[in-house]
Order: sequence, then C-alpha cells, then structure tokens
Amino acid sequence: MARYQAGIKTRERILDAVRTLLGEVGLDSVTVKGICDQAEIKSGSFYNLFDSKEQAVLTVVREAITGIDPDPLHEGKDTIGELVSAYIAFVEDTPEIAKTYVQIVAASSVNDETIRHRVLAHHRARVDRFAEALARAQNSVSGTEIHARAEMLVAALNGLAFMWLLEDDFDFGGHATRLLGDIVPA
Amino acid sequence: MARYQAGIKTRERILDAVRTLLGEVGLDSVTVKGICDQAEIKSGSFYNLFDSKEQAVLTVVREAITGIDPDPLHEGKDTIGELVSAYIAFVEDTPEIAKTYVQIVAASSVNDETIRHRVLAHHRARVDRFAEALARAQNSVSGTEIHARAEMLVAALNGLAFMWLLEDDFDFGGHATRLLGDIVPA
DNA sequence: TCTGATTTTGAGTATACATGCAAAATTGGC
DNA sequence: GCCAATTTTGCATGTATACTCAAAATCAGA
Repeated sequence: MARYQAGIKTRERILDAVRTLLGEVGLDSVTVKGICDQAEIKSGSFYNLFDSKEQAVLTVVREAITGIDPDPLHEGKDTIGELVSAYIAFVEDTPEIAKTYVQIVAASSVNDETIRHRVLAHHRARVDRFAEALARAQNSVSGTEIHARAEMLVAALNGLAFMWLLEDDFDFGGHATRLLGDIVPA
Repeated sequence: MARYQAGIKTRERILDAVRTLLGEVGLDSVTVKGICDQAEIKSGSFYNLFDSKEQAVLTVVREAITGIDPDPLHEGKDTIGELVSAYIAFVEDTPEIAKTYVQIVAASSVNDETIRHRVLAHHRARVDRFAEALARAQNSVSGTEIHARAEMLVAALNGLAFMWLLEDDFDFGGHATRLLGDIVPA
C-alpha cells in the first residue's frame, strides 16, 4: 500500500470524469477544464497525475477497446450465445464506454493510425472467436462460409450498437438476441 | 445568371475542400485554416461566402445525411435489391461523404440534438422503405416480423460500412450483396 | 477606358485551450 | 506537534482557432 492515498483517489476521480465526459460530450469535445470541473479539482492536480490530456483519454480509450472483448483467453470454450451476451452486457452495463468505443471507431480511426490498427486487431480477433463458436454450433457448414457469417453477425451487432447511439430507448439487448436466433436457430 | 461568377466558384471550392477534409481528418478536426489552404483562398474570402465554419460544415453534413437515401419520393416502387444497391453506390462512389455520415452518427449525435433528430428521422424513413420493399418480396410474413428484418438489414449494412471505415480494402459491396442474398433468397 | 459593384486579401482581435510552475496546504510517520 | 514528502492550488504562458474589417484588386457593363 502506498504511503499517500490522496493522489491515487484523485487519479480515479479524473478517470471517472473522463469516462463520463466521453459519453456526454464526445471524444473531441473533452477538455482539461471539463475534466477538472467534473472531478472537482484544479488543472495543476491533473498535470500532477497525467502527463497530458491525451494520456488520460487514451487510458479510458484502451479500456473501451478491451472492454468489448473482456476475456480473450477463453478461446475454444465460449458458445455463440455467450459471446453475444457479452456484447449486450458491454453495451448495457457500461454505456459510456460503449459509446466511446463507437466514437473511436468512427472518428479516431479516420486520422489516428495507431488507434485504427488497435481497433482493427481486436475486431479481427473477435470475428475469429465468433467464427469458432459458430463452427462448433453448426459444424456442417464450410469454414469460409462460417467466417463470412461471423463477420456479418459482428457487423450487425455493431450496426445495432450504432442505432442504440441514436435512440435512447432502443432495445439493444432484444434486437441482438433476436438476431442471434435468426443466425443460430435454437 | 448572376452578374459575377467568381464568388460562386469560390463557394464550390470551399464546399469541395470541406468534403475532402471531412473524409481525411474527421468532423472535429476541420479548421477554417485547413479549409482555406485546401481551397487556396484566404480566410476573408471564406467569411465573405459563409457566416461561420459551422454553416459550411453543416451544408456538407446535410448532403451526407440526404445522400444515403437519395430519392425518397420513389416510395412503393423500389425493390429491396435496388435499395441495397443504392447504399453500396453511396459508399463506393462518394466515400468522403459516406465517411462523414458515419462520423456524424457516432460523434455529433452524442452532443448535437438537432443533428441527432435529423439522422434519426432519415434512418426511420429508410427502415420503413426497406420494410415495404421486403413486404413486396415476401408477402407471406407478418408486418412486425418484416419490420424487424428491415431494421436488422439496415443495421447490418451500417455495421458493414463501419468495418469499411477501418479497413481500406474491405469489400463493402461484396459483403452487402451477400447479406442481401441471405435475407432475400433469389 | 471609366466606374461602380463584387471579390479577395492579410493583418488584426478575442477567446479557448493545453500546459507550466512556484507557493500554499495537506498528509502521515515519528 | 514536527517535518519531510506529497498533493493541491491558481495564476501565467504560449498557441491555435474562429472571426472581423478596411483597403486593394478584379470584374463587367457603358
């Protein structure tokens, strides 16, 4: 345990503030002043704990990219239903982070090669996991066919997340579950 | 015909510059200086033709929102294949505007109520058109079922557009066509 | 070529932002 | 309660940005 606790707590307050603001005002509208107001600190404290605004935002952004695929070590064990449930849980339980994820893909990916590659790598790994789970569920279909279906399923889930961004009361979980039923008949 | 042409041409150069920059650097990174450099004019000229940066950007944004559904008066006549083809053409023929559309949905929708409602209204109208076309193709299925399928189809198309943002060589047209084949067997 | 209308220029202003820093306040072991 | 380490404060600084404006340049009809 560190000798002084205050700084650690302030760091958490800052990250909480960034999470909130990313969901509220969007990736490019987050300011240091906004973060400090939300965290109820002064800017000097912010720079005592982070080298730059970028660093604090990137910390949360990494969280968002990783959050969509929380446990990549389970490979070969998940069912397709569990994978879809994990996506639904991600969107419904941590909506600010999910919103951030969508914004990262749409906005940052355009002008930030580093983030784009990171997102792309995670996306491909996710499609592979979906494909493997699909293969286990329907082992009669060919590999390329399975992979195309997985890509489509993930695309549709992302599209539904997209819609959920637009409509506050959009039933993301319901639509995602329905979609799963269409792809993998019970 | 107006007496002086120079101003009109400059206006077009500015809008072209905004279109280019929206695709290249993203919605929130477009600056007046950037627009002026790209259009090879000075900032004074910009403000001679537009009241604000916002106005110029919004002009192109409206174009993007409308562009995804170019001919809403054809209702009752389009086939589902034509609607999907129109989406593919939108993405492949005007990629900068398509990119802008995705960014608007993801970023602006978070903090701009006006744009969000505009996008949402267009989206709903589009889903309705897809549903009507689907109903004509498969009139055995119930109305709510058809509507759910239309929503899913549009979501999947948006999701694919999403992916195409990440990967330069993503075969959007191929995947979209495949998706259509899955939903409406030939 | 002259003239008034239109367009362009480019320096200038105000503001918001990220970041720096020295001093004050707080913390916690002794 | 003392003191050194840590943390917070809040003002200062430099920079980028949106936007203004008066003067210069250009245009097109007579």
